[in-house]
Amino acid sequence: MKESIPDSYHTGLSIRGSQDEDPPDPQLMRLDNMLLAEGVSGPEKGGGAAAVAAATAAVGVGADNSIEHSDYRAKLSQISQIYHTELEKYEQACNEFTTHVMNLLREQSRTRPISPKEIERMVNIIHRKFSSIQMQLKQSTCEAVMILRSRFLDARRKRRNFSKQATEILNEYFYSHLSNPYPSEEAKEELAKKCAITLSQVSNWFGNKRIRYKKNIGKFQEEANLYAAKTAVTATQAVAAAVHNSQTNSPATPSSGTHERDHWRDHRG
DNA sequence: TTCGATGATTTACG
DNA sequence: CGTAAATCATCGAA
Repeated sequence: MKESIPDSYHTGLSIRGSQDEDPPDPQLMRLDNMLLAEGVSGPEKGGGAAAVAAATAAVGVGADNSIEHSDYRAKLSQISQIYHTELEKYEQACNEFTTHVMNLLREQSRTRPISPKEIERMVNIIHRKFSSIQMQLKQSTCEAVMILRSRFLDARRKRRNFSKQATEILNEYFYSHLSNPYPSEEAKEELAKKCAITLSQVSNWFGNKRIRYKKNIGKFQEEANLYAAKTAVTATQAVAAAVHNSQTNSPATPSSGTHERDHWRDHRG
């Protein structure tokens, strides 16, 4: 069961359709402002995708997770698209209905005198009705945006697995310093920067990695050999480059010698 | 839905 | 403070 945010769009029209129309309507203004600020609505054309991106950037501000960003952006864009589609539909329907009514009135005018005033009144009523519908659409969209926003905000509290590349970098460091996998503060910062995660995340990762590696070395041997081989390649290349006179000495197999007997029992600061 | 992997948090130690 | 160890909470794949 995946619950997205499909509901609360084109839903019923029975939420109050009266009492709020002509006056400055602070409520409507608020909705409009929010939709505008969020990138939905706005200078129409193109669905305001750029505006969506800008709003997303404004929301995401301090975060460093680009995955959630794109997620949020995609959903917001979807909302925006639906909003514009519906809005256009309503407008079209309004026009069609208006012309239809006009035609009816015109036909009736042959058997009954109809004043321009009456026609105008009719059109006004129709427009009012549709504008009220549009406001409901705005409200629904606003609601959806708020739901999305709240979900985005508290989604940041939830755990996110690191990217494949990040774990790659971390593992590379870990296994190439297997004899003493305690990166210094600077090294941590470097890793954090490379992996696009925070310093404490790096510390957490190494803490978890150390304890879990030690707890079940067998489970990690494959991984260890993999990264050992990986670094061995670069190391071999470096050596080969330095020693431009290779030896006929066959280097003992990639040595599955992953036997660090004493597992960093003590550490120094 | 289950279950292992995994990031985060808590607790205890020096 | 940083860390070890246990534990929690979520993810992601079978």
